[in-house]
Amino acid sequence: MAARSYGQYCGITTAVELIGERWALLILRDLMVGPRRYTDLKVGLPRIPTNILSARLKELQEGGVVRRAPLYRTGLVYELTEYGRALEPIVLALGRWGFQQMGEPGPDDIVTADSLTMALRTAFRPDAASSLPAADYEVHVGDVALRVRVEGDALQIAQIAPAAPPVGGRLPDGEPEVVFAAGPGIRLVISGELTPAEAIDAGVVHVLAGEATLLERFADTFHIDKAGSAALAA
Amino acid sequence: MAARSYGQYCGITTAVELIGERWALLILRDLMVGPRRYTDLKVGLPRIPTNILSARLKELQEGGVVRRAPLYRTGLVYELTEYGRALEPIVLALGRWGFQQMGEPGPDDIVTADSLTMALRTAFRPDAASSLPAADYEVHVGDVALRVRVEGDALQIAQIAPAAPPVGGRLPDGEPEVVFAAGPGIRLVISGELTPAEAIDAGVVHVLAGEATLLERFADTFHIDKAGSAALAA
DNA sequence: CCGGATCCGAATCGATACTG
DNA sequence: CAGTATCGATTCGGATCCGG
Repeated sequence: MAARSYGQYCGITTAVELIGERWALLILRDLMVGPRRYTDLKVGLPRIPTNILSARLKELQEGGVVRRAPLYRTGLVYELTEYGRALEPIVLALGRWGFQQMGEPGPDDIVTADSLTMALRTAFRPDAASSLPAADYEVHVGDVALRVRVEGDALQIAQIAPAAPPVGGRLPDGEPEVVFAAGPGIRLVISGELTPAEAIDAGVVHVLAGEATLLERFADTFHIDKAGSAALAA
Repeated sequence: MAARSYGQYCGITTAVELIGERWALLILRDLMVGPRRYTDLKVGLPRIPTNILSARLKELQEGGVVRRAPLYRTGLVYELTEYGRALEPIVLALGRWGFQQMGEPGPDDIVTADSLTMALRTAFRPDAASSLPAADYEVHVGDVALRVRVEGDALQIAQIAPAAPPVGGRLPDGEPEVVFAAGPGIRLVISGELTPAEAIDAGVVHVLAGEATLLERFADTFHIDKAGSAALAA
């Protein structure tokens, strides 16, 4: 394992040695949504070989980033340590940065519940949200469905489908104010290249129920602009 | 190269595909100090195989993170694009995060001019600095020597030794107010585990010239505390 | 010296199968 | 559910070589 060392005494190097291996940051991305079982991670990262998943989880535990915890009577989840949670603003900022270079999805690219949850978190603008009324959305992308509630500067996301993990967030009471389905083109709404109205016209977004005008509020609340990658909230 | 794709349509995934390969982030770290020639990078990353350095530079160019630029009449430097520079606050935050898990250096670990420059940038606290008088330090670690000037909330670092790169920062005029040499234990001063006075007593820091009391100001200006990884300045 | 390209053994990764 | 085991495919590391 010393063979993977970069041979430099430096904080950046240390960080890369801790979380720079292939797949590690994506495992952490999913754990930032909540504690996950081994199998949850495997489902959320369909292309990861299981031996790699095992190896990464072991390394991340040794690095103090991830911890195993019991779930119910028998059962087991992986969760971030406090040190691991400190990575969250960094990963969110990285997501904003990467967002700008996203093109069209490849033919085999998928969107998972956890990746979409984190994508919404990267795009969330607390400042904008706090000056807007509370809102309650239901978002569908592919077969992923999320319940997204914004209140003041707080964002709460619960996974409706596919089958929510046992430790997922609790569903808000009541009905969403708007339900909409989107394809990859939702990216253009987040980036501001399309207004919600244009996105509906272009067939990128379909309103399934509720008030279409609420999409304006959604677009104001979730937005990543060109310079957006620099800001990193604590 | 599509084989390296993670198969997910997500900003974080895109970011990791752009800069997540082995050595990539360390190349970027050095480029954040300034434009560098191929050979500068090779010297600053002694353990990188040259074919990997070539491959990474090519990939980073394709990703729009790095660009080649002419230097003088004949000659060539690699430099960050604007998009690549947007990574800087993220890399600095990552350095703060990794700093906390740094232990003692391994027997073959080295400190380079660029890694030390970036380490000081990660530890720099503009808020603290702006309420302190300006200061002019000369820092030696191993055979690396840096001239470090703090004025208000601005930090300027020039590399004195080893031989400054052709495009390095300009040396400030005048004499440094204090010259000191440090070993790896300087980390304990940055983390606050040792006061400068204790560090001098412990032989971790040697004052070669000037006022030893200025090290107090240095320790106030350059500091990473346990919760420090969260804050990310633009 | 600069800026790589080439070659090859070692280590890692990916895909699949299998197990307590 | 939570992983190991195996094995071919890739990538990495180390060294050498080469054209300007």
